[in-house]
Order: sequence, then structure tokens, then C-alpha cells
Amino acid sequence: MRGEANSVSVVLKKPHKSARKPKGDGHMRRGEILAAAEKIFIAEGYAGATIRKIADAVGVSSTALYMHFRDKDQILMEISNDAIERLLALNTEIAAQPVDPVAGVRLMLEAYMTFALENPNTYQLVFCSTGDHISQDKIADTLALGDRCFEKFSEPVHAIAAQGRLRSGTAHAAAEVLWSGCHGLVSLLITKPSRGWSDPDELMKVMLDGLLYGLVTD
Amino acid sequence: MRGEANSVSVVLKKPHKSARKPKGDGHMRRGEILAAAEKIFIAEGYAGATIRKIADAVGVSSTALYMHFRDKDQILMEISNDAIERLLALNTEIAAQPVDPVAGVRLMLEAYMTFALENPNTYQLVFCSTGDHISQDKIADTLALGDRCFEKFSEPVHAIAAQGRLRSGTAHAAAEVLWSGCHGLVSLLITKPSRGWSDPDELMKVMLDGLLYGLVTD
DNA sequence: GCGGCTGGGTGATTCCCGTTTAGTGTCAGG
DNA sequence: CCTGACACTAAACGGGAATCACCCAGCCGC
Repeated sequence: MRGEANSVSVVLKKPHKSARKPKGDGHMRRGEILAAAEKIFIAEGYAGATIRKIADAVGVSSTALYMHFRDKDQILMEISNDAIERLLALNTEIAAQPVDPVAGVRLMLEAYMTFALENPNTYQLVFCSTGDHISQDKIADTLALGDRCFEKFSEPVHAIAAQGRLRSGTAHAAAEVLWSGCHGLVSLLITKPSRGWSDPDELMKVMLDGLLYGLVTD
Repeated sequence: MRGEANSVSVVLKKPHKSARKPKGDGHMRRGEILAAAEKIFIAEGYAGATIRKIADAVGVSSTALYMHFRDKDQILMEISNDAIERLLALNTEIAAQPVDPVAGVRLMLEAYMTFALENPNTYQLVFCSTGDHISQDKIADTLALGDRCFEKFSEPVHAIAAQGRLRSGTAHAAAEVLWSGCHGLVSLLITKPSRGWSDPDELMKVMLDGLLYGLVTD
């Protein structure tokens, strides 16, 4: 009904001059899309990174993105995976250091919170999304990476428990509480930046000091 | 804001037989919409509670909602306000009790987390939304109510600080850490329900014990 | 040469969403 | 019996994600 333009279509342009993009053979176009999508996602978040905007940035029709990716979530997932893998590598590196497990826990949580504040949109996608507007199973790989990060983090907590230094509760519960406490802090800093927060570094320190002192004995 | 129904509340009944819905005189239709929207919002969350679904449930055209509300966010905001006002009332009640401020803090945080788990969608709307798909200024009233809850909660924390019982940091920072720690726990329980969590009650207890022991001296 | 396959690319289309516009039917008051 | 206000509606708009039927260049075996 809106497309009756063809009846009068004097505009029949000959596709003779190919104004379209040269074919990005194979995986090169894929990389272009990811790069453009990452820029937009970082700048404007999940809702702001629309298929059309990404396609425009690459200089290609929106449909073309479906040549390389199943859907929008897959694009964002691949971007986020790169970021989370960095976090996992950080945790693995810390876990390999022969330090006191409490120090290891602290280092990991500090790295975690720093990561969150430096990659707020990725962080929200992985750790704050509710499956409401983002289907969880579509970004299952990313969520699985998040799980592996938590498991890596659990190791030193279990080591603390094995030393009998847990004031109360199981190692599992302690790990969850430590993680979720830090998660709460950074997620609020990210989602409510306009509130009159104290200095983030001080908040992180108070959170870590408080939780570790409260949960672990010397 | 909700109380303009007092103008006269004419109880006109019109037993008419038109195909369309009888006119919901004045503010009666408004209440119907809110009730239907609340049911859908609780069941399906922000994205699931679409204008059209709400209108269908009421038995009215989607456009009719705009007679009574500025936009979708205003509907959800009024629903959430009712819930958050209950939380604020709880906090006010606790603050009025002549108990030790540490006990008051614990009671408030317990009430807060229980509220979150019982009203997950409202909780996310107020405390997890990022302004990405929900414009923060549209639900400004709701956010302001959330702020007042935090201020109410800050009172006993400042009392603790005034007693010199804070292990470190300012009262402001301590209040933010206590709040955000509990927020992190319930927000993860809500958004990642499928993870293998420990018992929520135990987690809440470990969080409160840990933070209070870690931050406050006897 | 040449037909046909393949795969990146496209515009049109579909189906939602929130919201707007231009009305329509029904009343109360003059 | 008007008239105007009001509750309400159908239709449409613009913008999202995703799908469809194509198009066309390059390359293959012949």
C-alpha cells in the first residue's frame, strides 16, 4: 500500500554504476561489522546499537548483517565475549599467583569491579540483563563465560574455607556473597551515575574491607 | 498525585448497549487500567507489559490509555510508586522504633531484600534500569521515592557513625556499601534465577552478618 | 565461449512496538 | 434542539528486528 511508487516508477535507475560496497571477501566484512558494532555498543549501549545503525556505519544494508550473524544478539555476544575473556584471563592469572587466598580474592574482586566500570555496557549485558529484552539463550556463550569467571573466583574462596578461616556459612555462599556485594556496588555506580556517590575507589575499598573482615578470620 | 478522584466522584451508571465499552466515567477507567497493567507487569515485566496488551485486558483500544496517562512509563510508574511507598512506609516504621541503630539497619535491609524478591519487576524498574530503554526522567517520581528510601535507611547508619562505631570510612560511604551489597545480592537472584544459588535466606544472612560485622564495632 | 552454481548483497515486506492524528458517538447544559 | 466537551476509536506513522525473493559478480567444468 505504501509501495505504489513502482506504478509511476520513472526513476528506474540502471544499476550500472555499482555504488554498492565491494565484496568483503570472507571474514573481512565480518570483522568490519564487529568493529563498527563495538564502537556503537560502547557509546550507546544495547538499545542504541541497532542493526540499521551498525549497517550504516559499515556502509552496507541492514540485511547484510544477517549474512554474517544469526541476529543482533550474536553480534553483541561476540563483542562481549572478547571483553569477558580478558576478565577470565585476569582471574586465571591471579589464581596462578602463589599468594594468600584472601589476597587473591581481593585482587580478583578489584579486577572485577574495575572491569565493570571500564566496560559498563558489556557488564550490563552479561550481569544485569534479565532475559526480558535480551533472550538469555541467545547470549548463552557469554553467560557461560561469566560463569567460568565466577568459578575461577570461587577457587581461592574454597581455599580459605579449607583453611577453616570462614567465619560462618559455606564456601559456596561466601563466594556468592562476595561476588554479589561487589556486583551491587558497580551495577549501581553504572546504572545510577547521577546519584551523589562517594568516591568509587573509597566505596570499593570499604566494600572489600568490610566483606573480607566480616567473612574471613585471620 | 493519585488523589484527584476526590473532586466529587459522581457515581453515574450508564447501562447502555453499545458495542464499545461503556464510558468509564472519570477516574474509574483509570483504576481499571492500572489494575490490568499491574497484573501484566508483574507477570511479564516491563517489556511484556505492552500498551496494546494492557488495552486488550481492559477491553478498550490502545489509544484510550492516552486519555488517562501521558505514556506507557507513567502507567508503570504509578504502579511502582504504590509498591515503593510500601517499602518507604516500612523503613519509616522501623526508623521510628527505639531499637539499636544496628538492629534498625538490619531490619531495613531485610525488609528491602524481601521487598525486592517479592516485587522483582518493580525492583528492576526502579533499581536496575539504566535509562537505556526506560527514560529516567519519565519515571523520575519513582526514582525519587527510591531515593527517599535510601535516605530513610541512612538515618540509623549516621546514628551508628555518631556513636563512633564505624570501623572505617564515612557514614555516607558505609550506607552506600550496605545498600549496594544487598542490592547486588537480590538483583542477581532476580536476574539470574537459574544459577545454582545457595539458599536465599542463608545468602541474605551471610551478607548482613558479614557486612555489619565488617563495618561496625560493638 | 558458456551455462550454472554459489554466496555476498539488496529492497520490499512482515510483524511488533509506542505514539499521533483525525475523527465518531454520546452525553450535559444552554 | 443545538453545541461543545469528552471518552473513545480506527488508521496511520516511524522505527525497531527479522525474513523474503530476488540480483549479480565470480568461478567452475565443459
